[in-house]
Amino acid sequence: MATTIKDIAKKVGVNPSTVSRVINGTAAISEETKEKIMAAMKELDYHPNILARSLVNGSTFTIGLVIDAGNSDAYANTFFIQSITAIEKVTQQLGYNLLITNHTERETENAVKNLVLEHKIDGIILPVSSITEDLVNLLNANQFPFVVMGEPDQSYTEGNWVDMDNEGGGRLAVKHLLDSGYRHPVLFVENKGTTFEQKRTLGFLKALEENRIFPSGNSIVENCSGRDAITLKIEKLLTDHPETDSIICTNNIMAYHVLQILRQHRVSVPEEMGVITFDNYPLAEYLDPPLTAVDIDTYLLGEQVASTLFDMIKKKNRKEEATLIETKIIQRKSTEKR
Amino acid sequence: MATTIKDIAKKVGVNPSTVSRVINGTAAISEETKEKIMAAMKELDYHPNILARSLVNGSTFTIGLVIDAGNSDAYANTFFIQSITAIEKVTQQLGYNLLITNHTERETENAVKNLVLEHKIDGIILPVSSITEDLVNLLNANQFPFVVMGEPDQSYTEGNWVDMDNEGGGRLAVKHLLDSGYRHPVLFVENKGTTFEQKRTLGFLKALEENRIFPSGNSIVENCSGRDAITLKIEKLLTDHPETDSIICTNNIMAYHVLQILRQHRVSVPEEMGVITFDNYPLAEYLDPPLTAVDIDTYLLGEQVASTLFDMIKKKNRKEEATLIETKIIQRKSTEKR
DNA sequence: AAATATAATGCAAACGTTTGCATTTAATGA
DNA sequence: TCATTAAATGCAAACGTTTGCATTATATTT
Repeated sequence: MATTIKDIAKKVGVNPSTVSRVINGTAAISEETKEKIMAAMKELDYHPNILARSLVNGSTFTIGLVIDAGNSDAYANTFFIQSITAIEKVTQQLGYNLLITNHTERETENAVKNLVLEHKIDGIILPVSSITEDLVNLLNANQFPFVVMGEPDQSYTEGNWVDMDNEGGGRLAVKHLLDSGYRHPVLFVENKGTTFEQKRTLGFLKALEENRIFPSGNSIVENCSGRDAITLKIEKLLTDHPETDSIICTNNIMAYHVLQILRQHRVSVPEEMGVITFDNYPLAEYLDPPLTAVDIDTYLLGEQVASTLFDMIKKKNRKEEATLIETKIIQRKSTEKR
Repeated sequence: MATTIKDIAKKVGVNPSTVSRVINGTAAISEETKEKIMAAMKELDYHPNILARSLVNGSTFTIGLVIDAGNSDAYANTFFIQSITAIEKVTQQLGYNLLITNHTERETENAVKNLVLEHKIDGIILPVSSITEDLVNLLNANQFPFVVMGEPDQSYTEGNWVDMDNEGGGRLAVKHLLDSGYRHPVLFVENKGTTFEQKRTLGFLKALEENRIFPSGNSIVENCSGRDAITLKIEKLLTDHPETDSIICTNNIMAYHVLQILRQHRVSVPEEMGVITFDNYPLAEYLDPPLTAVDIDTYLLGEQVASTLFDMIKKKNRKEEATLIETKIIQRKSTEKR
């Protein structure tokens, strides 16, 4: 059996409560006994039993994190693990532990409910993809601290979410292309109806307007998913709008295809056509040419999420404003028009 | 306050212990009271307090997982998250939860010790990179269940580890090339001294021997890291050993470089040179040409790791043999000699 | 020196379960 | 009908902490 507070109390000849008090520094204890107790703790290699402690003060010093590895694309995971790392770091620094639960079709809601109702965690971080109105209601009813990763399209979560600034990212992509000497950018989208794509599109359009760019046709090319579809789009673009000199892709796979298709069509990148993508996936720098990307600091995002949660846990108050993480350009060869 | 066992005992007019017994099915209870109790639990929305339960029976129904997101390369993370997903699935199915801790330079050892000694977890999964002799000794001394992901090069962990079959993978790569009509494979290695590279090399050499292939020179090209180094290696290879018709790369980045360099040198893949890589990183299929890879089922690996741990937790016995996860070939165009 | 304030520690209940043992109730056997 | 057994439930301690209140020892004030 492991050493308990009683063991060391007995050894020193003192009451368990005294030991507890020196551990927590929660009352004045004479230097003398304090030292004796510390010595005994060392000698008997004492480690507090968190369970017992949690039971009495109702806090487990553990937070939950739901991850969505199943249905999101494999690429996002690379990012996500950086966020996890950051979340874990903050968590550990504050003396907490991190419990993870995978988001699965049916079970997430129950799993989360159990974690909450069985008192296993003090707070929870959820990806947008895993929240439901029921769940949010439950959490709110219990005044349970939670923060959402990604911007919810519903209104039932106010304030407590953190996301990358997709609109700003769209703006930034345009700005970078203009700064690099391109004049006629188009945006390739998949039209999946995802919030982030809509925001990126919005930023793109606003930036065009702000810079007084009025394209001859529609500057947004829709349904760019799959190699064949993209090939057709590009061919049409080259013939119908030969003035086009740069392409912004809303995701990486799209960008890889674009690069290959342009090479096949002997359109040189970055001279004749600049290409920039969202999300700085790991291999972007090894492509030919290396791809410029609009990136976010996923580590920072994780830090923000975690500290938002801990603010709520500590101060017991909701945040009023959401947090947006700024994007930045990772400049590589694919936009070096010069 | 949440409902407790006492609340429902009071409501039904029965002793708390009776309620506990129907929850756990640990004694004969009359149908009548059982029903009443169940009804009351429903009505009052009862959820057991895990902390209290854990405190008495000394089990937390939580296992730990150390992840090594910091110093390993970003690419490995994509794999790792699949393993995590699998581990989490097994964990959840058995009614356990998963606690994660990031591996950091100095702190891992202490973090793990605390988790163990403070009774937060019932068992732990560790990547090879995070184990130290001290830690293993501690775990063994406490008879604490643990399993290692990856093969330790030291001897202090016997049996309780799971890894991919790197040697088998090396063999498999050669076999695949021969089956595809190639005759003179060479192996590109980085020489980082990692166990997995050594094993892959070993498998490669054994396969050559088994197939009675006796290359004119050394069939292993060392120090293939960085684009420039690889360029030189390839040029030398093309002049000194023009019979070479296929290259096996021990990692992905290397393979991307090889592909680009071969294109620059107008060596056609797969016709004049087959290329195969270890680890099926996400973008391999979008490369030009798509890259054949020796892959492992990382999900399966996770499952194996988790179930090995739970075997230990349940049966309290160490395993005697390590587990190797078989590799398989993901056939793509880069080795279609035809 | 007595009275009072302060510092240091002890006592016991509480957190929500589980469980060995004791007790009650019902069923069975002679 | 009484003794015996089995089934159902109650009692209370235990798990290892924390904490409000009570008590003792020490220091300060008058």
